[in-house]
This record gives sequence, structure tokens and C-alpha cells, in this order.
Amino acid sequence: MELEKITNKKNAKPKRWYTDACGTALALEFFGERWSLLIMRELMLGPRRFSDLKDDLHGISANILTQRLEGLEHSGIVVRRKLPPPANIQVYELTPWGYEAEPIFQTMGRWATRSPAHDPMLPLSAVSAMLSLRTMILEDREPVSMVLVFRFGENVFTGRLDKKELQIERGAVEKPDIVFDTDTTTFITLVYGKRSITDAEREGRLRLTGERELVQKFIDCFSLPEKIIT
Amino acid sequence: MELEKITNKKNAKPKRWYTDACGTALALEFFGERWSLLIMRELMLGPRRFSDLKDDLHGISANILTQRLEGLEHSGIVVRRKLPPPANIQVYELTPWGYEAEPIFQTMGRWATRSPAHDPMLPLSAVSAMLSLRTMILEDREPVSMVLVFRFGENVFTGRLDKKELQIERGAVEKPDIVFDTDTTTFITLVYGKRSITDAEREGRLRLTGERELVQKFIDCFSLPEKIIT
DNA sequence: CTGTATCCGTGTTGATACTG
DNA sequence: CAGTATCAACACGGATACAG
Repeated sequence: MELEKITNKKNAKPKRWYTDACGTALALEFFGERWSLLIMRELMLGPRRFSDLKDDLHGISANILTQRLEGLEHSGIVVRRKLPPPANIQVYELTPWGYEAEPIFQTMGRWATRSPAHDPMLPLSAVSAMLSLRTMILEDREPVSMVLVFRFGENVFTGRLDKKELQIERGAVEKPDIVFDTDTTTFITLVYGKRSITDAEREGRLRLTGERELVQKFIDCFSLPEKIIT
Repeated sequence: MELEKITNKKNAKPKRWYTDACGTALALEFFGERWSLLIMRELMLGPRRFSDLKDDLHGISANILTQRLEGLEHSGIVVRRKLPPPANIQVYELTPWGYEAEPIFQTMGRWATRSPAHDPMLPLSAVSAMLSLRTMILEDREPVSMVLVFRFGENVFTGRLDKKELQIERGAVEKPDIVFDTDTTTFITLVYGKRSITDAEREGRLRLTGERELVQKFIDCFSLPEKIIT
């Protein structure tokens, strides 16, 4: 009886398979369950610990997060890593292949935000806000280069904008051209043009460092796709 | 009591929401449930009827297909259309916005097929086979143009390859350069180089019309991404 | 503090049978 | 052919308890 219980837990996964050679179907085997893709999103900008993920994925419960991380690890998308002492904590990190899933987020994001149902005032994680920049960056933009720091409470990122792309990594660099210190919702309403910088500053939602002209040049590099006509 | 039951069925959907401004999360609200994305895939190359979908989506049950089609219709991704007499049948079709989801299939397909778990010998729908061509077409290929017909039993497609792209639509054109008449698994093993044309013909799995040299040029336009190193 | 395991109520999924 | 009804199995999320 005991043995049977253990056996059931380990093997004999009665998971439902699509049994389809199509790449999309296979991708869904990997991350088609609820939360999996959003966990991957939260890991796209570097390793996180369990409680970071739990906090940023509003509404996920601990047991589900454990299951999903196990599944993603099993699929070769996530690795569990123990940081060396003195940190000595465990983090979850994407594998190189996992990091290569970013275009999936970009195509899904570009497509879905055209829906009238898209509500940018809903809560947004810091990683989502950063990834949205890489998703919504304009192909044919002014060739401008700059280094930026983005502060969303605990979550701090450095962005390097050049002609080719916007690189983003965790942590702050020494002498950036621009520093945003704000919340994610205010930030994206600024970038996508629903709110003015001065308004946000007056309301105490934003502390901004850097030349206003350069900030505007940065903002002009991004644009949400047009809404669909219904 | 009766009223309550009706009310529960129509409104009061206690569906679980991510409540997240992220575009990926919104996309998952639309097609994150099991089967939804694969239904969209089957519709990508033109309208289908209920039973076509049920047959091609191996393993889906009728009630789930009904629910998913309702959901996709509600989200503005699918429309239900009644063909005029004498056909007089009902079909499901993607909206223009629905058709624009194709890049999602492409990024997911390119990413997932790099997994060692990808098994091209599993069953593959005719639409999947055709979409895989559009997914795996090489950017920097020989500038070659041709018109092809693909026959997979009932499912017949015409492809138009030019410098820019491979267009695909349902139905056969009059004088194509090449005709493939085969099953989907044989077809993709041919295109992605696991099987030779002559072997497939000898085994009776393939009937091919057209100059062999041109066929080879066609095949050379496509390539599966490299497997990940584990 | 950082997870992990278990129980439990509810909602979702799917196989079968059935109806217009 | 195009779905609906029913019911059983499973997945989800919350709470709680536990381990390092």
C-alpha cells in the first residue's frame, strides 16, 4: 500500500498528452498548464527565489508554484541553483534554452495588447514592465544610445539602449543617463503615453533623474500596437 | 431554483483570472485553457466545421470543443459563420485579429522543436504540416519561385513560394510546378531531411509530380532548428 | 525565513451516451 | 452532422502543518 502510493507519485503520471508532432503542441506540454508561462516570464531577467516568484505572481499558491517549478525543471527549462555562501540561498534560473523563449512572450504580448480587453491599470510585475519595453520597442526609431536605471521598489534594473536593441539586466549601474524611480503602472503609462511626466511627479508617483529631452527620446522609442477594430 | 441554475450557467463565471496587465497573461486569458491554441492552429489556414476540428484534434471531446469555440468566439478570435445555400453548413473561422496570431505559433514552434523531446513521428494534422513550412522557412535562401499543390487525403493546399514568403491556401490550383500526394508524417520527414524521396515513393507513401531538381530546391528552403545541447 | 507536503472544497476536463 | 447531458476523474487554490 505504501509502495503503491509512492509509485503513483513518482511514475504513472496520468498527465494528459496531446500526442501531436506539432511544435506548438509540444510547447504546450512544457508550459501549457496554468502559471507555467508566467513563471518563465518572471525568470526571464535573471534568477529568482521561491518567495520572489510567489510575491510577483499574484494569486499563485505555494503548492502550485512548487509543482510548476518541478515540471519546468523536468522539461529542461528551469534549473535550481544554490548560491554559494554566504548567500547560501536557493534560486531558480532559466536554462539557456529557457532564455530563448523570449520571442514567445513578445509575439504573444504584441498580439494580445491589441485587444480592447487589455487593461494597463491592472497590477504589473517589475519583470513584465521591463520585458514590455523589449517587446514594444520600435524597429525604425531614432538611432539613440543611453544607459538607464529603473527602480521599482526592491526591483532595480539597468537598461542599455543602442541602435540595435535594449539590453536589460538586474542591478544598478554607476552613472546612468536617466533614472526612473516609480511603480510599474505609472512607468508604463508614462512610456506608452497615457500620462505626462510632470503629472506623475506632481502626484509623487515618480522621481526622475536626467535630461527631460533625453527622457522624451527614450519614450519615443516605444509604442503599443494599435487596437483592433471591432 | 430553475432561475438560479440558468443564472449560474450564463453569468457569474467564477473563472480564474490572472489579473495582470502583462500582455502574455492576457493572451493566456484568451487561449490559455487546454486545446484553445490548437483549435486556433487548425483554423489558421481557413474555416473548418465542427467535425473537421474534432477529427484533426486527436483526443478532444465534443463538449470541450464546444466550450472552447464559445470562449474563442466570446474573445473575438473566432466567428461562427453559416455558409450560404446550397452548402448551408456552419463553419468556424478566425477573425482578422485571430489570423494575426500566426507569429505566436511560429515562435513557439521554433523554440519547442529544439527540445530532444520533440517527436516528428507522432500524428500531425495537415494544417500543422503546412504551418510548419511557414515556420521553418529559411530567411536567407536561394531566391526561387514556384507553385505547389499538397495533398493529404481530403486536405488539399496550394503553396506559392517566392522571394519574400510562402503563401498557403486551401484548394488545388490548375498547373502547379510540383504536386505532393502523401501523408503528413512522410511529408515532413522528406522536407526536414530524414527520409529520401525515392524511398518514400518505393514504399508507396508518396506520389510526386514535378522536376526532381525543383523539388530539391523547394526542400532546401526549409530547416528545423538545431537541437539544444543538454 | 524559505520552502515543501497534505488535506479539502470547488471548478475544470474528458469519456460516454444521447438528442435535434 | 453538430452539438448537449451526465457523471467521474482530475487540477486548482486556500489553509494548514511541517522541515531546514
